[in-house]
Amino acid sequence: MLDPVSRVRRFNRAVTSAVGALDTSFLGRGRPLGAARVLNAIGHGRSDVAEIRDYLGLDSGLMSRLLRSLEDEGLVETEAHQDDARRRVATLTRAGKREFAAYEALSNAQAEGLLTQHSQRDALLAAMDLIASALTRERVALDEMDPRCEEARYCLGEYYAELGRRFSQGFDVSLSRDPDAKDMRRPRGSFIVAMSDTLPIGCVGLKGTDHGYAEIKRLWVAPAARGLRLGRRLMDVAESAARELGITLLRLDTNSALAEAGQLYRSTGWREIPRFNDDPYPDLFFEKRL
Amino acid sequence: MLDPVSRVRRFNRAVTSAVGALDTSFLGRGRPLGAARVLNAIGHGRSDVAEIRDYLGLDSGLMSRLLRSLEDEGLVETEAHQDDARRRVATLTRAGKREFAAYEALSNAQAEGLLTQHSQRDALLAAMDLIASALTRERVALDEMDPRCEEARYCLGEYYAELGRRFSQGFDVSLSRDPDAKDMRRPRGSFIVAMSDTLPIGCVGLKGTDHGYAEIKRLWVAPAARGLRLGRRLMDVAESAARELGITLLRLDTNSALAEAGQLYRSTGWREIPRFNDDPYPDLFFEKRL
DNA sequence: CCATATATCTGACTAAAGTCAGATATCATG
DNA sequence: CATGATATCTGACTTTAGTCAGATATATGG
Repeated sequence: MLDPVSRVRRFNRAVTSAVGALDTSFLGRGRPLGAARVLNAIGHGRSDVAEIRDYLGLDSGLMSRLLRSLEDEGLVETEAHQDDARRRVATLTRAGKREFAAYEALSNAQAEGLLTQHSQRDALLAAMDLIASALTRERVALDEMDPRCEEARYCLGEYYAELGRRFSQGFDVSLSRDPDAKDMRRPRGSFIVAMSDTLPIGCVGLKGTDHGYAEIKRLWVAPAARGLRLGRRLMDVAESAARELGITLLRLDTNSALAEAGQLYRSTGWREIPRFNDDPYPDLFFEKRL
Repeated sequence: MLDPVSRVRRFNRAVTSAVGALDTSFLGRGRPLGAARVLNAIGHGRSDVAEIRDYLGLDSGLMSRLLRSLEDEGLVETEAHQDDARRRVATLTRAGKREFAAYEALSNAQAEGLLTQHSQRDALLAAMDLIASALTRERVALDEMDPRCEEARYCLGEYYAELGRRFSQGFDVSLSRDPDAKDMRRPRGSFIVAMSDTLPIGCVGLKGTDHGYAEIKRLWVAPAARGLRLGRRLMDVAESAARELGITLLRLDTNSALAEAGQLYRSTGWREIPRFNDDPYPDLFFEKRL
């Protein structure tokens, strides 16, 4: 009853019935689930028929028929792909958009219902983030992004907030040597964001120069995604990017209050070196030759 | 992308595919899901056919046919109910028990797989407990139990552990006035455990006397179940039990470090009174007339 | 242009799930 | 013991999902 496996299975049961309830509410719109899923996939921006088929794991015959039924309802239109007339592209009609909005409203209502009945929203959301990250760990995408895009700024905001909590003296970005966004974009450097589905859960910056030297900055993993070895994966990608850019020497600074980070660096070939800058926050310095 | 509703929906998507994977592994045993569900319901102790039908939400015709197919496979036997020959009672044959064990093994393997790929098991389990409690809040059962049963002892153990964490001087049960189990059982008192599915998530003791006076002891709500107003519900049940037992005066002691508890008492008609015992831990004392 | 590969569609099929209207046996009650 | 209620079963049916073998149209590389 109280062993870990039982607890996981209790969670499974609880969640299965909640998920089933959402499916049932979808059926309330008078359309089989298969067709509703295709409609929603299109609504969420998947227009290529092959892509939808792949995403939903459908047989081509079944997919074709489901699309036809949505067309008969006047919710979807298909046309040949611009570059390849064998492929088809599906779009929602005006009525289709309304219907999609109705499904969205159902999903949102279910999500809100879950949240409003709980007086500790933040704890509940944190728990959901943690579990979603654990369940989708295989599908985390490490994408190079502009350090000024929304996802990157979200990560940096969370990173600064965490430093504020973990440094006894707090953390003020303006006192730190904030890297110029230009230095963390090709061709000088890089900025990598780890995305789990639609949620950014980690980042790392490679702040380059034009003479084969770069620094690793802003390595952050969301609390919900810790324990998944994401820090290591981010560092691997950053190092690959550095190699691609012809960088031969990498350095980074960190603080001994961030114990996990120090451990990660030490176990992945970084060597501790003396202080190489006068930033007030770091007290540990590392270097790695590529 | 980062608003609460999106985070809940990301969680839903992650969990839906995990749940689907378990269903698929169940299909691997060569039996449609409907029949597998019935077999598992029986294995988990639901023998009454009507009860299974209700639990799985099946039509009586469908249920009948699924049972028949399990009988044909030699996994299940049915017989008339002892007290009411219209009802049928299903039991697993020896082969049925083996087959059920195989399904259990699949479920356990899935649960273990989830745990072992995560290096922060405890955090993951705590998150699962929290979410399972939130999702099943409507189905929490507040049952009167013997204070020495497994569930009660689990609650008390967690309660003591939490006091140890929250009191700056720690907590040692032997220094506290540990109520005799006899005083928390009918006819003198009562002990109530909140069960969410198979997991105890809260408790409260009513330590009675034989002269219309009782004390509330050991009010505890699992961290995972906080925010669901369970403390209030436990207190309501304890008060009802007290009324049934003819108790007219209730008292309790608590510690100001347990702020939520103090707030709960104040908002539900309890009145602060001077110290009425010499237990070293409490520093706040309340009374309520019924 | 030809051969081959690819994307979708169509027709013919099966399996699973679910619905519904009785039939049958048993129970509770006056 | 007659009556109506209840639990299950049976037969006849529908819907949904999924499979599979071609048919059709288009793309690609020689």
